[in-house]
Amino acid sequence: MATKVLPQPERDEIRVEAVLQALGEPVRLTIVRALADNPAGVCCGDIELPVTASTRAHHLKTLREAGVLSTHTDGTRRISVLRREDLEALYPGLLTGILSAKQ
Amino acid sequence: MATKVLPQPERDEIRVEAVLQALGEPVRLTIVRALADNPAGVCCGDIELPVTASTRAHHLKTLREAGVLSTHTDGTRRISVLRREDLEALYPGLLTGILSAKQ
DNA sequence: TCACTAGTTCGATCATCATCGTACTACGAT
DNA sequence: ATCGTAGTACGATGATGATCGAACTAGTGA
Repeated sequence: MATKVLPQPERDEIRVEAVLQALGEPVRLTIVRALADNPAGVCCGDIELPVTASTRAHHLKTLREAGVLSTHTDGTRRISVLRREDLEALYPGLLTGILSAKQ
Repeated sequence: MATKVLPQPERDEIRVEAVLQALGEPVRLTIVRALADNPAGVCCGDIELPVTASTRAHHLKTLREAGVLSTHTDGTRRISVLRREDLEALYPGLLTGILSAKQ
């Protein structure tokens, strides 16, 4: 098995500008909403998005490097999970505020 | 006197992507923090920023059009106020979450 | 009226970034 | 081993946007 966690910033390395910039993109916001609905994690490819696989990978990398989500391998699949705890600790209320938007 | 309010979106016209994108820029985040510290409003030019006046005007326009702040005239000055109430109603917790970042 | 100040608008420039196709890696199954 | 699947990395391109200087607008005060 040997699942592996992809490189991501520690909690104290997360910068609020990076988080906001990452969230301020429609496709990425869609991804975050999907992750919020699935606390157990979501396989990247299972989220319906109007972009190609390479663009999807780009957005996931952006979100991961901003500290918004965590990704670990599971065979050939990659499971992404929202870093709720870290974000809530750093910016209490931010995530719930965003998710409460009736889009 | 005849202070005038500059054009801005109504509460129900505010889109979360626009707000996040507006906040995800260092200079604009600095402006928002300054406004948060001064609930009565701040004269645009009184915020220390590492940019020229025209760039400053550009950022203020972006924030205003996103629905983050409101601007009204006061003689030759323009006073900007954070739209706390509207943002709190739309995205409860978002603003406090962002402002609690120890930058 | 005539400056002076505060701020905007416009056009140009340069950087960033969202997007894509292609090539590549890694794992699983046959 | 080989093939198929999931996803990444790379390079290119086009769009967006941050920045500036210069010209403009509007209010204040002499």
